Amino acid sequence: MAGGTAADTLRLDISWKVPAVTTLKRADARKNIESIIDAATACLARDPDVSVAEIAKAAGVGRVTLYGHFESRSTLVTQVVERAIQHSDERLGAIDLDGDPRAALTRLLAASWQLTQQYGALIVAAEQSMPQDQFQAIHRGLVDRWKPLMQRGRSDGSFRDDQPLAWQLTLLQSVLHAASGAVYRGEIDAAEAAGLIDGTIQAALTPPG
Amino acid sequence: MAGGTAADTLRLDISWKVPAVTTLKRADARKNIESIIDAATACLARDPDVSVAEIAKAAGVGRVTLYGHFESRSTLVTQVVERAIQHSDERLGAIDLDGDPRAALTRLLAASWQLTQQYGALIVAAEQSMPQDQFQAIHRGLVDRWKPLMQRGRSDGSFRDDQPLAWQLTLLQSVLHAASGAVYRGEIDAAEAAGLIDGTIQAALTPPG
DNA sequence: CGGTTGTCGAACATCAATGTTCGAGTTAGC
DNA sequence: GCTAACTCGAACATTGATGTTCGACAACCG
Repeated sequence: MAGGTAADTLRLDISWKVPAVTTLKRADARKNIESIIDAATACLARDPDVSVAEIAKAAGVGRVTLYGHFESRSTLVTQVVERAIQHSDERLGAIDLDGDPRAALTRLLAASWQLTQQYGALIVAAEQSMPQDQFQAIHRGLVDRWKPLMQRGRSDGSFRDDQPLAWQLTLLQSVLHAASGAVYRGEIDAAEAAGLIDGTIQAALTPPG
Repeated sequence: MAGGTAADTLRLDISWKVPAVTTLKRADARKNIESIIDAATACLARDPDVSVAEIAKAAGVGRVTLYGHFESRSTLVTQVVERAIQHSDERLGAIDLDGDPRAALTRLLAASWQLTQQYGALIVAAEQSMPQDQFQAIHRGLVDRWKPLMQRGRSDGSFRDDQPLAWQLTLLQSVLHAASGAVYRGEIDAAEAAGLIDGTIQAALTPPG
C-alpha cells in the first residue's frame, strides 16, 4: 500500500477537480446572490446612497459575503440596474402601442408607473455609480420606448406638437417621478396615483385651442 | 526703563480693547463672507453634494478662512438657504395674485422659473444638510405661496378640481424642476423654457371637458 | 506706524464608507 | 463522511470629506 509511486500520486492529484468551466456556484451561494440583488434593488429604490453594509443586512448576509460575490459596490449597482432594465424592457415591450395614441399612452403610463414604484430612485443610483456612457445608453433605451408613440400621436393630431418632443418626454419622466415622491410622502395614495398620472399627462398633451 | 511695576503692567494690559459689542468685522472679512455665500449658492445650485473645499476655491479663499466664518458645512448651507428663501419670498411676495387665476398663475410661474434656475438643486442640499423640521418649515412656506391661488382657481372653475390639491402643487414643483434639468442637459434652451412651463401647466390644470 | 484682525497652507485628528484579510466554523454535494 | 465551497465577524488598510490647530504672513484701521 505505501508503495505508491510518483506516478500514482500524480494520478490521484489530478482528481483535484479543476474548477472546470462550471460557472455554477453552490446552491446556498446562488440563493445568497439572489437575496443580495433583491435587497439591493429594494434599498436602492428607496435611497440611492444606501451603504453596502445596509444592503448586506437587508439581504440577511454578512458584508464579507457580499464582497465575495460582488467585486465592488459599483458592480453590484450595475448588476442590479441591468436586471431592472431587462425586466422593464420585457414589461414595456409587451405593451400594445398601436391603435389610438391616447389609449396606447394610457397603457404605457400604467405599466411605467408600476415600474417607477418598484424601482424608484434606482435610476439615480445608476447615474451616480455607473460609467457615464453606460448610463446614457440605458437612458436612451428608455426614452426610445416612448419616442415612436409620441411622434405618431403628434403627427396625427392626438398630441400637441407645438412643444419640443424632448420636453414632452422629459415631462413624462418627471410626472412619474413626482408621483412616486408624492406617494412616498403620503400626499396621495398609491391606488389613485395611476389615474392622476394619466389624467395629468393626457391633459398636458392635449392640443391647445 | 525696565523699572515697570506690576501695577504699570496691569494698567497697560487694560488697553486690550475688549472686542466691545462691535459685531462689525473687518472690511475684507465681510467681503470674503459675501464671496463665500455667493460661491456656495452657485455651487450648491449645481451640485448639492459639493465639498467645502470646492466652495472655498470657488470663493477664492482658503478652506480655513471659510471655517473661520462658518462653524460647519451645515451652518453654511443653512445660511445660504436662508438668504435664498428670503430673496425668493421677496420676489414672490411682490407678485400680484389677484385677478384672473390663470393670468396670476402665469406671473407666479414666470417668477418661480427664474428662481428655480438661479437656485437649482439648493433645495436638495437643504433637505440633506438642515434639521428636518427646519427644512419642512421652509417647504411649507414655499407651498403656501401657491396654495391660495390654486384654491381660488379651483373654486371659480379656472382650474380642474377633480384632482387633489396636493398633487397639483407637487406637479408644479416637479415641472419647474424638470425644466431646470432639461435646460441643464441642453434638451431645451432657457429662453423657451418659461413658455413651455406655462403652456404645460395651464394645460394640465384645465378642467376636463 | 503699530497692533489687531484676518488669511492661508500644511499638518493633524476624526469619521464614515469601501474594500481586504484572517481564521474559525458551516454546509453542500459527491 | 470528506472535502471543497461557503459564511461570517472582527480587525485592518484606505480613501475622501469634515473640522481643527499652528505659525508665518498680510492687510485693515485707528
